[in-house]
Amino acid sequence: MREYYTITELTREFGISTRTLRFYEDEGLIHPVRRGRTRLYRPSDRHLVRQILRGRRLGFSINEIREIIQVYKTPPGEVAQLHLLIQKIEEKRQDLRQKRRDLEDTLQELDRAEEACVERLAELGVKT
Amino acid sequence: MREYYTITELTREFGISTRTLRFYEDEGLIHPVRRGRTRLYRPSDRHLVRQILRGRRLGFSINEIREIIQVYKTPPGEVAQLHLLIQKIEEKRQDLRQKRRDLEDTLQELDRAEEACVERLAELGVKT
DNA sequence: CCGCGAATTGACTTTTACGTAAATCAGGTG
DNA sequence: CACCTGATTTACGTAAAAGTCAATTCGCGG
Repeated sequence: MREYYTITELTREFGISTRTLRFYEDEGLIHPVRRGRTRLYRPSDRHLVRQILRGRRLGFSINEIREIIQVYKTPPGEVAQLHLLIQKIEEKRQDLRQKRRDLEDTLQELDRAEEACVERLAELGVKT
Repeated sequence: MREYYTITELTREFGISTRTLRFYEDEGLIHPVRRGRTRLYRPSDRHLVRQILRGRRLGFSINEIREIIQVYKTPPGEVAQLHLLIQKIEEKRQDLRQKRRDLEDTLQELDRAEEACVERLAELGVKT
């Protein structure tokens, strides 16, 4: 496990631009340390980026991603806050479950569409 | 099964605005029929809207949704086109499978976060 | 036949998530 | 030191996906 990654290392690894990483920092999603003015990303920062990009691929907005990230952080000490956090987690879970339903439905429709194609090919006398 | 829905019926059913429906029409995603200048949505249009919104929730862009919708249509007659379509379907499936991985990973992280909360509550002597 | 609310059209605005360009700076190398 | 490469900052630009507003215009209920 390396101690630090440079910004360009991460851009290459994740296929994103430096602008994007700085943007996420401006948005308070990541907080790389500095050596001089240069950003250094720790493994934990790198992991955060991975989580951010997962959220992005799932169609979450920056604000939604921010909320999801916040629940990953070490839980607060106060009981009330902990209950709030658990509630928030359940919310996000519902959201993801909806997406999962959407996903499965779409996959099924794709299956049906492919079947139709295969049938049509069969009609045309093409061996699959 | 009703024959036609008005635009406001659909906005209420799906919780979207008329502007959104008109936008999807401008983008060529749906083609409601007209009585005079008034739009009338058939059940098939309604189903298309449902599919569009599923795509939207999954973070697909309008263009991506357009592509997905196109594969649902009755398959073309030419063999070459059919093979192209099948290829396209496989592409979309890959995309959805990636999203599914992202989704499951995120759900797992949420589980871990919740566990941490519950543990923390236990430490504080709160019964769950 | 007339009025009024629902629908349409078109133009402009907004928000999000970055892209892009220009100027500056830091640091390692010959 | 002069140079070059990479990083940073600042500021403006922009594409996508609608929202909003104003000006019509149907169409049907009385």
